[in-house]
Amino acid sequence: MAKIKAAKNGTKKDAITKKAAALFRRKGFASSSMRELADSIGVEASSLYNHIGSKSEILQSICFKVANDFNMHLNEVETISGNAVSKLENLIRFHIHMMLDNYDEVHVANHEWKQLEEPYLSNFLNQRKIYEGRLVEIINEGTSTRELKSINPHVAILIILSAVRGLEFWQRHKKNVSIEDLGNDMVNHLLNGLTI
Amino acid sequence: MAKIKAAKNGTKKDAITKKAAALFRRKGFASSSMRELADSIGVEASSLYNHIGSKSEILQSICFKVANDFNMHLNEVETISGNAVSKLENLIRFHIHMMLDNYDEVHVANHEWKQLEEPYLSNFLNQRKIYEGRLVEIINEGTSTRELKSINPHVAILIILSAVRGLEFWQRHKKNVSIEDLGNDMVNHLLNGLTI
DNA sequence: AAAAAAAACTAATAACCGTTAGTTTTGCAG
DNA sequence: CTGCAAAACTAACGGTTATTAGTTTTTTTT
Repeated sequence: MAKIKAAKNGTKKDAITKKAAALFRRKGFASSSMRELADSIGVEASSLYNHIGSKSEILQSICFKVANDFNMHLNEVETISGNAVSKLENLIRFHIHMMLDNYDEVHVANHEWKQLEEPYLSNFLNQRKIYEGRLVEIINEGTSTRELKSINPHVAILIILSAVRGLEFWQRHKKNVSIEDLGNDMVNHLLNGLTI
Repeated sequence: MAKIKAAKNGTKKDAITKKAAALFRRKGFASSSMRELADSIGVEASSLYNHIGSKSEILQSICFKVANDFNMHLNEVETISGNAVSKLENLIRFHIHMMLDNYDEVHVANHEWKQLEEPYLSNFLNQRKIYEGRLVEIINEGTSTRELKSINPHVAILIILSAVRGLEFWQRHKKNVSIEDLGNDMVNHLLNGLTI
């Protein structure tokens, strides 16, 4: 009769959610069964229901935790710093850190949000739309102060967000490059371009 | 007793695969049932098995068709054109076209390849690794001729590939921007950067 | 028109799914 | 040590899944 181990400063629900993020990231939400999740914890599937409400609820926890982290950081960026370029640089580096430090959760939020049920699906999509809108505003700010080229701001944030999301494929070569170098290269490429 | 309609120059299997790509894109492979697929065609689920071998086989068809299209185009690019920058521009524009013209198939290949069974999974990943390696070689070529900055070539192609993949989220605003403008903006941002 | 082949159908299978009910075990407070 | 609550267990539920077998209908070929 195994037991679910909670990390310190964390509930057993948190421990389940963490294991679930790893499983959902590897196999996808729909292809992961509660029995598999229970196995990876060392417990029977029905035991999970002493701590969580449903399989869906786990996905919701993961997705909205990630969304919240990004929103909180954007709040800080908007109040604290100065010009648009430094804001963008700050954001790019934060996205890189989130991707590397919370790999499973960010990956699941990016890929499995489609499996959310209403009204959570609409809520999630709405939050992301608002987040992107705030980033577009930073781009517009930068073009009006002539820091940035006159470019379609939606295309610009699409490129930036997609590029940092692409870090989910980075694992393979991460041996050779430090996180600082990675951040520098990405900021440099995304802001200054590839050509000389 | 409805019938499966094949497009001209196409088999009934192709027609099923096309409908499957649309369904898998909307709901994900694992969350799509053969009964749903059959419904969307107007036929019973068991009837599909007169034309296809299995659900997995459909996913294989989609993924490897897309991979093959990209490989074929890269073959052309490597033989025909001149400097590295024009090759990259050519590739970026092709990726944009593929994404917008074969939206469902490219989306499924990008998102659902994880659900491939062995040995198809390994085969697919290997093909993608080789494809990326050839792109890295183009970047290296560009830096050695001093067309491009000295940058980690893996980071560069990660950014470029991720940015074009991000076009799957483009649908929403595509009303305002022509495909040529979109291509120009992306090529300009990815090659020349965002800052003035 | 008859025969053959292709492609649809109905019905069923065994496996697996999330989840619940009821029971037993565990760990802690008195 | 006793009692109680938390959390584990076993067993089962109704539902869905991909797929198969066997049959009937439709289309093509002779």
